[in-house]
Amino acid sequence: MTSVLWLRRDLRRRDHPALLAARDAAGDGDLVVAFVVDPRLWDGGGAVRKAWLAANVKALDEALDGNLTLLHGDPRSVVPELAQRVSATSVHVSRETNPAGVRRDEAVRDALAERDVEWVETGTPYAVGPGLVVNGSGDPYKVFTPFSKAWRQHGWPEPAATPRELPLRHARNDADATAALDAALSASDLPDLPEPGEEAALRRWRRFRDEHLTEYDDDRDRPALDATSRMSPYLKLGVVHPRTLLADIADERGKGADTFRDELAWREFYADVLHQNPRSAWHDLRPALQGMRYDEPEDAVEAWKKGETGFPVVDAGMRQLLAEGWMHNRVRMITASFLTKDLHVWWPVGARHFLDHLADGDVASNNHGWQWVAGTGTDASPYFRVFNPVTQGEKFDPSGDYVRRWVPELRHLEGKAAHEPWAHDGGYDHGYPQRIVDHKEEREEALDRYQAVKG
DNA sequence: AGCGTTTTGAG
DNA sequence: TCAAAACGC
Repeated sequence: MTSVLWLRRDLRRRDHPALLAARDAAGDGDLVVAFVVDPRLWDGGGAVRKAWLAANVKALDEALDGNLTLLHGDPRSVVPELAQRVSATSVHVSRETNPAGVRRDEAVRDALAERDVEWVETGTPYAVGPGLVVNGSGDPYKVFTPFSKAWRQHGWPEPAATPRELPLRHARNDADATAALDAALSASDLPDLPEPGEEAALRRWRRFRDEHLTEYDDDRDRPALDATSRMSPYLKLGVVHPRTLLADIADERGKGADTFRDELAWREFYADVLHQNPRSAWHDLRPALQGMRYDEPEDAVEAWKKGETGFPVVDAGMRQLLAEGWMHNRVRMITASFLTKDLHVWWPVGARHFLDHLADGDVASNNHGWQWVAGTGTDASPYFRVFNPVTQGEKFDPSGDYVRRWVPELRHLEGKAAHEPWAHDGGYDHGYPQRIVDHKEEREEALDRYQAVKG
């Protein structure tokens, strides 16, 4: 008897419940671990996401001593074909959250059923998992704070033990799949991505835990310090499991650890929100701003994407995004506020750009984060909360180091001066662009438009 | 997880 | 007089 474990996006080697369950189901038989490159999805994906995924697939293959089977094609046909080729009785898969992924899973499950191959959903890339945190009446939460309380109350399993030995069998790779991964890794204009793979993720994690966790509460909002965990790209692909991180700091009682757990809870909250409201991926979750008037200012959006708005902290963030495939969370909020409130652009435009360039790009976290800023989400910031890009910059990057790191044209300005080139002699001497809008005016315009739809 | 303005109250 | 608190968007 042989089991196929289809990992797809879940690229963990160890502490993987699905892996252990599949091993147990295989009994004396072999395990075949497979990853499917689905050209229909692959061709539509952004270059950054593809490269990051490809790098981690390769890292997993290496960790499995070359035993990862790469498939290329429509999962509805290639998975049943592989199952038949290796005489599999079951396919084990980590549960999907994204509604589009759930629909694809269902199609594959049906195709397998025709061949009497069992579809087993095991594990989830969340500590608890979407749909499982509910109130006394069995309803999902709509507000973060009660959700996070119930989430902690709910608890989660310990990470699964590292399997000492896996009875792995290597099935032949599909040449097209290998070629697709190689092509993704050699794309031009790729950002400097983090080191792929579980070992690299855990090294980064331990550094964060030892050097930054206790001060996380204060330092996480300071983009110049790089005091955040940077686990998001790994969590996105399941390279590390949140239960591994939670178990590692289970005895930490400090404020820093509590705040870090809260950040993981936000990720689970948004996955839950998407699970309950599949449409909210690309549509306003709440009708609060129905009828809101939006603009489509092509040149301004282009300047925003390139980091040439003339607002230092906004430009620093947008350039970090292009350079690293990652942006500090505080700066994500500032840049998102700028697009939605200063340029009056509908949030999905920004969410799409972020998804195209973030290695950690995740529909649930990214798009609900955008809805939080835009004021249309569950537990969203009220629309009238308009970030002032200058005071935000001065407050959270008081040294100006973050701005100077990403905006070379402002390196000649010392300290806070980097946030206000217009207020200093020679501020524009090195080619930094003028501000593309007047923040005070656009803030009032945003509030006026809000007033018009309120009621 | 805001901002900008007005009001309040200690000194 | 001025910083903190309150308030409305």
